[in-house]
Amino acid sequence: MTSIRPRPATITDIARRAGVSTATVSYVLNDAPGARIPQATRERVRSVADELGYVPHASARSLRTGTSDLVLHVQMDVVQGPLASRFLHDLSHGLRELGYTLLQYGAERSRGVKAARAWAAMRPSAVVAGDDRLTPAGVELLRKADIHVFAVGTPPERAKEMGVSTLTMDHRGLGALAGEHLVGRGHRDIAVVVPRGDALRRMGEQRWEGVRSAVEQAGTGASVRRHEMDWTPESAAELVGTWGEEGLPDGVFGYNDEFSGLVLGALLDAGVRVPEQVGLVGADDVMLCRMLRPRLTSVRMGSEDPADTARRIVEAVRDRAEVHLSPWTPVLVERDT
Amino acid sequence: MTSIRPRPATITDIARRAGVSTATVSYVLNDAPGARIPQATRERVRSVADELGYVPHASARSLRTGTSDLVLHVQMDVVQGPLASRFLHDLSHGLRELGYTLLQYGAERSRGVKAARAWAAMRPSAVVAGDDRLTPAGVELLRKADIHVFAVGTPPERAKEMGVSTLTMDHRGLGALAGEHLVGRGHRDIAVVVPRGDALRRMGEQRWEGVRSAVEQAGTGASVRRHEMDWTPESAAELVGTWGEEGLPDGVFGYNDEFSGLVLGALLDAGVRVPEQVGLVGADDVMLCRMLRPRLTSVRMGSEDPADTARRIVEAVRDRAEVHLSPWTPVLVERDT
DNA sequence: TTGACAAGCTTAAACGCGTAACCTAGCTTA
DNA sequence: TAAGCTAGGTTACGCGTTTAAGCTTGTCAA
Repeated sequence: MTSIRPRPATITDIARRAGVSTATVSYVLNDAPGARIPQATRERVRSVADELGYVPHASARSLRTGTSDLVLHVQMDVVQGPLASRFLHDLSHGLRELGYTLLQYGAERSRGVKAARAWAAMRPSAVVAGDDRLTPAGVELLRKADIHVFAVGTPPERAKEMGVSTLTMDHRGLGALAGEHLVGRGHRDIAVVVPRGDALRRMGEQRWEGVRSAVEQAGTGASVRRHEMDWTPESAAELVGTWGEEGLPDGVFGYNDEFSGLVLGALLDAGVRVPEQVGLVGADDVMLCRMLRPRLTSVRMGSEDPADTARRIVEAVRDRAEVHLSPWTPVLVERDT
Repeated sequence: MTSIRPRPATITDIARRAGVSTATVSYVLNDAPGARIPQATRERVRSVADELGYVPHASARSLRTGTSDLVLHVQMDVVQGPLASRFLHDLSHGLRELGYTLLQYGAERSRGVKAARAWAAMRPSAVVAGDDRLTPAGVELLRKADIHVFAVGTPPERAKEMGVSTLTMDHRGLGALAGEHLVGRGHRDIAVVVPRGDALRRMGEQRWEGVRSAVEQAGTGASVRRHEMDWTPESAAELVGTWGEEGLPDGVFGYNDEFSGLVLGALLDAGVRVPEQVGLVGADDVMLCRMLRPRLTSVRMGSEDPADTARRIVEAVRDRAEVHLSPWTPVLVERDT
């Protein structure tokens, strides 16, 4: 029987070649507890498996056992910064240690039930998806398929309503840290940049809320204002132009480093001296902060033990328990601005 | 029979409920050509499927058909820039249109046979992986499993040797474009930054090679030199310090925008006027270029029709044909430096 | 010596879900 | 009456896991 297409070796092939049954092969290769198979047979099976380059068929196995080692991570629309990349990397590693495989399911912009169907087709153990991709109906569909849902960036009420676990960053705390820093440095007229557009809106609002409350609670009589901006140099220039009319703030929280970089450029173009006239704080602490002159002060999320996060995710999935993780704490990184 | 865990609906459930056989359900839900099933039955089956929230079991299907709609993309170690992100996004979309699912297999730093086994376990149609992850033995294992391999960034000789398809960027051409630009602007002592460390070495070498040959072919008698640098502000400062002793170049190709940003910062710190004393060209044309002052001139890869790339990938996979794709062309974006 | 029984090793067979080649019962048409 | 169509049904996979059931040997009591 000559097959045109190469066919990966199966346990049947191994069994035939080693002169045993497929059951024996399965026992040997899985080190099944309770199976009493003599060393000689074990070695024979293993050597045949090596010889044939046997690789177990992950979906056949999961079809039979009814379990899945897959965790699906649905990428966000937003281009991932190094922070998110690193977290994903760590998470993936942590999950692998625990026997799970993290796969990123990219690009599909669909949401709700349609997206949920696509994810469910793969029968993963869990789905980690941005809040913006989830709808109650979609979540319901996933629940019916016994797939654990982690919503990223979902506020507690919404999570409770849908009955999903969450993985969130304390954007409010991050903003608050920036606000405290600005007030502490003596700034009394603080502007906060909030990105326009849906993708970053919620995070922008939370960070704004954080700055605002921190400034108000400082009790120094400092004022805070809120400005929307697109992620373009033109929008930054326009914003700075507005300040020329309304009066220049003396402290700015630029939402993140990238927005802050644009704001800094526009400020310099307008002849504003930074930090003498305006203090500026970014967020994420990316390398960009150390490329700009003056160097950008930034707040970032310091990630806690990622292995522990992976463990807690796996536990929640196994126990079918709702958890709410927020494995980061805000940190200030002070530089020139 | 009460099951504790929710169990996703299967075609058997639908069949029972609709009073037909599983075969009929399968025919209806797949719109199988040649199946003669009356409209009434079709509608009944479909409505039951909807009612039960049926989602086909992707791996059961692929187990039966022996085909896979999976394309595995193995993420690179390097943090992905927006260019790579965008390409992946487009590719994923293009493949989906053609009935394939692109999954990103992240984080595992393993390579060679061990990595290949992990990929092969999922029985994808194709694997797209960085050249650094592939070894001849690993490729051989994948070939035995009838999995098409796309090596990213592999030079032709190596690709031929391993018998894999390739997906490459013309880094040499990118460097050449930068070199031509620098020479065209009258620079005669050109420095090229090459990243230290294995991750970016090959790209660095290719870009360097491109700049060098372009400068030499210009026939203006300009000289080129090559400098290694780490991706840290300290390393940039050290490099600029070296230039203080050896003599300042009048043109610099900074490998990419991020390295260039660090070099620019170090130059400004050293009191060097840019671009008056030193011209600087980055690569990738990321937003950073427009944040820096002076604004950074950059070369980037303009991507050609991503849908077409997806189509060519799928064709190669279906025909089991080796292809060598390089769907980008270098473009110059001129700014202040 | 023989039968009973256990221990040790191995296997047949069912199963999970979905597909597809092949079969069938009833009816219509030439 | 034979052939053909309609509307399905039966059944055999694909691959790996697992339960229950074999088959040897060896041990021991009668």
